[in-house]
Amino acid sequence: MKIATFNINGIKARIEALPRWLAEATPDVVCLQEIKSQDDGFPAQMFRDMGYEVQTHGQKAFNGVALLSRLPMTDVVRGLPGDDDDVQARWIEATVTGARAVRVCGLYLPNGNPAPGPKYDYKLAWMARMQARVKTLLAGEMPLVFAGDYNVIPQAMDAAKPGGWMTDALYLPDTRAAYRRLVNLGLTDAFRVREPGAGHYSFWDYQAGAWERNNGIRIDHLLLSPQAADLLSNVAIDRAVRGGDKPSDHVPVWVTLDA
DNA sequence: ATGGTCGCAAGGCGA
Repeated sequence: MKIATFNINGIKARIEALPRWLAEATPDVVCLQEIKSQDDGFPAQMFRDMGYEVQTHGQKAFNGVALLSRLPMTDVVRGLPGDDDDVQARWIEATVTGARAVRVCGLYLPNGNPAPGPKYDYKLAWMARMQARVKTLLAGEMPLVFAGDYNVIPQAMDAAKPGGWMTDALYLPDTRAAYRRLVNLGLTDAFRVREPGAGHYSFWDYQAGAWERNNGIRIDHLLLSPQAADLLSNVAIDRAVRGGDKPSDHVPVWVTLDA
């Protein structure tokens, strides 16, 4: 089972690049972030025609997440539990069944800038809510995949120029500590199982020639529960997508599980 | 360097 995460930065702007990548990468499951569309504005039929079931959790203009799956999806949950007043569409989960049943959670963690401030407070509160949700799901002992745009640079090696991120919400000590608390629940950063070295990124800003200078950061992650980590077979970042026509500022990251 | 470049949606916010 090939499971990918891809922050597409607007479905309307990626209406050609996303199907192009799907056709060549042929993932079984895709967690999309920043669809920037309401549910009824998402071109679900286009993806159904490519063999995917579609589940969306959209929002007008901002945020919005979706799941695409070539395998049956059941028990869909929209929205991160823990705050009924939160109107931002940043979380969707479903059980995907191939040879094994896997619970896939797609997430778009808040950016949090500027920090300090209310947006940063929201980011940390959201991470605490995610911590609680992960704990609840871990108790179910099903293989779990938490895939998405975490807006977290876990370590200095995950940025080309870590010095430039010192006061940024993606890299502040409180951000990295909250991310470590998630990992310390027993989750595995799938990418780091295969690649312990520096120089691997998933995002390059549109500004200041970041892509041309390879001034990137690794902020799109797949965290695996122990039962999912035991099934891990392969993982990669589809870096070349950033150099394609009309690209997102993020590229896909994926794992294959023996499931 | 308070810039720079995108996307959404139709002005300014978010990243």
